[in-house]
Amino acid sequence: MSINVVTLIGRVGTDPDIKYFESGSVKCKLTLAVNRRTRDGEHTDWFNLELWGKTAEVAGNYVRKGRQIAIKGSLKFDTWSDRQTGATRSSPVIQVDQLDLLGSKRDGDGDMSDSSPEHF
Amino acid sequence: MSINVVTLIGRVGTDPDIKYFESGSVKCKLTLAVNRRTRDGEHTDWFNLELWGKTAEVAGNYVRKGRQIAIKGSLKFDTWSDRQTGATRSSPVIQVDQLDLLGSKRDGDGDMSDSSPEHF
Amino acid sequence: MSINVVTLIGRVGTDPDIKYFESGSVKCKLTLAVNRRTRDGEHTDWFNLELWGKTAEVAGNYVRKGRQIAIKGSLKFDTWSDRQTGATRSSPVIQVDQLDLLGSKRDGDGDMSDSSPEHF
Amino acid sequence: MSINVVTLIGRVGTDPDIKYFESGSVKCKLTLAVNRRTRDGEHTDWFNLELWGKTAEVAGNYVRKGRQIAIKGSLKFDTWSDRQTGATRSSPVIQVDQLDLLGSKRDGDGDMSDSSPEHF
DNA sequence: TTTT
DNA sequence: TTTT
Repeated sequence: MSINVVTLIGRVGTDPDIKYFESGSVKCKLTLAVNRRTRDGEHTDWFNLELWGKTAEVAGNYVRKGRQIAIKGSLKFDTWSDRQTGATRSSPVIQVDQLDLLGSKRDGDGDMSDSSPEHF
Repeated sequence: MSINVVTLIGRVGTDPDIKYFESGSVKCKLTLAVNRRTRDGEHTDWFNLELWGKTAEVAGNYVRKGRQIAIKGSLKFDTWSDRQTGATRSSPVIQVDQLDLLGSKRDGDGDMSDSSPEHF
Repeated sequence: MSINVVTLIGRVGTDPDIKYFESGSVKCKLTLAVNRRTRDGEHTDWFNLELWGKTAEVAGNYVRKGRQIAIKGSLKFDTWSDRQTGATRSSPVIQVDQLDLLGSKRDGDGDMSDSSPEHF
Repeated sequence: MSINVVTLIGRVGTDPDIKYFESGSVKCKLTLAVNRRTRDGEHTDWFNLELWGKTAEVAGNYVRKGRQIAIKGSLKFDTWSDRQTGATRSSPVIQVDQLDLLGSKRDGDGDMSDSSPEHF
């Protein structure tokens, strides 16, 4: 309803987690490492991203751990009840509505043990 | 270091919390209510904002509970050790670098007991 | 295709210009005054906004000259051939995909000769 | 003074144009190609970027024709008097305050005659 | 904890 | 004038 815009560039922390619902909708979850400069040097913030539909499918097909991406989306909180304490807890999530694939996977993947080829 | 841009418009939840450090720096904390449309209607996300220096002082002088503001900043996580469990916990914070005061205070302030006049 | 995000807050320069197409689509044109700080003081940049569909209709119903709004969109260039010289000319346009109505019209309208009432 | 945020990702059209002023300040001009999807396919918008100071120097050192970059800045208009007609003309410029170098130079540089190595 |  |  109100302006809520987030733009981030970073590297993906793990291969995407895709889920197909019976309704036909598709959801993809990613984690994104974004570097920030602090007084003491550099720090990495990890963000949880959520993608739906066509954007989720593109992520599932082309995004892999280490890949550099840019996203546009909005910031929200997922809330739930803690099973043990019953307390309400929340976690920030970036709802992604645009995904840009940057550079090549090779640039960013330090884990070369994963030698699966890419097919673009 | 990397692109990390957040733009939000919302209403402030409480009067600003200002802290003056011995070093001369000023810090202001605010909470911001931002409305989001969901499938079931409307939902409010609450964000923690952090402002420093000149921007903090402007907030301290002109922002009050209920006021509509726009901000530009970046999203980071504050992390700390939980005193009880020792576990690392984190909380998202918007580091604000620009603040826009919107509308007039009267538009947003339901608490008319504070009848001090404004001079903009 | 690529990330192209613009967020602006400003005041509308004239009443919106709405056009209904035979196809059923709706287009709205607006000009927006955005203040910028320069070395010599303050300067106003005027932007041309283009809105379509539901967003255009909201603008047509609620936006008037002087109203403060926030928009999210992307920046593009309209290009055309100059009739006289045949040269290609271009003009920047903000393609708006989200519109936020801020404050009230009264706050911003210096032209009180337009006394048409508002119906919100 | 007011919120005016632009985020763009694209490829640089020519090598950067750097100018050192006697005052010690540095200015860099770039053109950026940003792809946009239209009804008929894909279209490229060309933006003029202006960078100052440290950011200008980074661009001068690391940005070359073809390189993919991301920028954060604000949109303004440069205005001047047309020498022939005396009419006021204006041209949109992106005032850049953050620059992100994406991918590697090799990804974007078609001109391999410049074989100087990079040391990032 | 804010608003419409 | 850049790229895929």
